Amino acid sequence: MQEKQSNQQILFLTDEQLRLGVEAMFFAYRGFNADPDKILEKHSYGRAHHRALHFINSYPETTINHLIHILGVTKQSLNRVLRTLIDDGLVQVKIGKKDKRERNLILTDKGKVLENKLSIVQRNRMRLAYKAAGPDAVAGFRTVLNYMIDSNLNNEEADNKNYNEGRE
Amino acid sequence: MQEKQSNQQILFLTDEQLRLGVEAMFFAYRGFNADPDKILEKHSYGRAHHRALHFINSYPETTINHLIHILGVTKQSLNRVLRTLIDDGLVQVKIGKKDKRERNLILTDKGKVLENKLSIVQRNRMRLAYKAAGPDAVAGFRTVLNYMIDSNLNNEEADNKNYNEGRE
DNA sequence: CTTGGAAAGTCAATAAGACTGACATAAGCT
DNA sequence: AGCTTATGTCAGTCTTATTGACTTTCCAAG
Repeated sequence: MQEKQSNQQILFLTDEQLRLGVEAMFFAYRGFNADPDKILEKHSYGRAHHRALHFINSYPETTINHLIHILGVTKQSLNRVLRTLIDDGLVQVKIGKKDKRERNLILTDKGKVLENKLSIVQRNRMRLAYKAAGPDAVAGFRTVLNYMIDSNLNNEEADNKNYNEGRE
Repeated sequence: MQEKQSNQQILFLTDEQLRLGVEAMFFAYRGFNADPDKILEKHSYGRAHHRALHFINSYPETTINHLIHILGVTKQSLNRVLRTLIDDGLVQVKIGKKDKRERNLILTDKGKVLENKLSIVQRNRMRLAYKAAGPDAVAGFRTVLNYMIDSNLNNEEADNKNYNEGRE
């Protein structure tokens, strides 16, 4: 399964290597989501719900705006997803303490249960991959991923992302 | 930007490390598609078109069925995408030589031009990430990705994927 | 040569998840 | 008081996917 390459220093940037990398990324991303998708389907949720649950879990008390930025979606898109999560009792909304216009989002116990179920299967696949590949490979994996991230898109600062408002 | 970790052998499988890996995967996949998406938008195409172009380029003379398997979509979904690519003169369809029921798909010159444009920007980001990370990191990256791929989903053999027909 | 099944094409209906545009409300800021 | 920000929501559209059903063509086994 591993490309044995002599002359790594020289050869690792050929177009063919890059093409394989592109494909691997595509397939890996699918594999990466396969297990959570199965669970989500049972609940009639999609990846959008998963992402919302994930980030609300990661950043408890986060605001709508923060989520919009991170997820890179519009207010309306997020709202539809969030609406169902709130109505289903997975997410609780609290009015901001400092700024009462803001809404702070947190997972309910029920929400935490589902988030955890999803995380477990997803992390499990990653854990197995990490284990099989070994610590050095993992370090390399993370390094490349970090360089691949588009800081213009995902950063909480430096955010050129479209808002629905505030543009002409 | 790099997580410096002492005791890598021990620590690299903590839940927090895995959680960060999950997030990195999400953001990296977005970055990975950001540049092609911009080009696609100009042509009113989506990622589905990109994937079709990519795999027809990778496997010239491929058949509809082969594509359906690789992409993991239904015949109808693929057809709609392929229809526009054919009508726009990016993909040429040839009747199979051995089996005349089959259609062999190849990119036209016009198709190759677009595929190449997309590949270049996508590979370019990958190239930069690879360059910045270095050969060892790249090897690790590829190793982890390969382990993350769900062989039940993407393999050309061993294919449990749903067909539209042939099931009750 | 007939028949069953495979490969492909297409029509229709549906769904998720995204988008834009528009408008409303509440609350903070100047 | 007036502008701006944060949020909510209605309506309409788009892309990509789905299932189901039906057809044409054609290979292959009997």
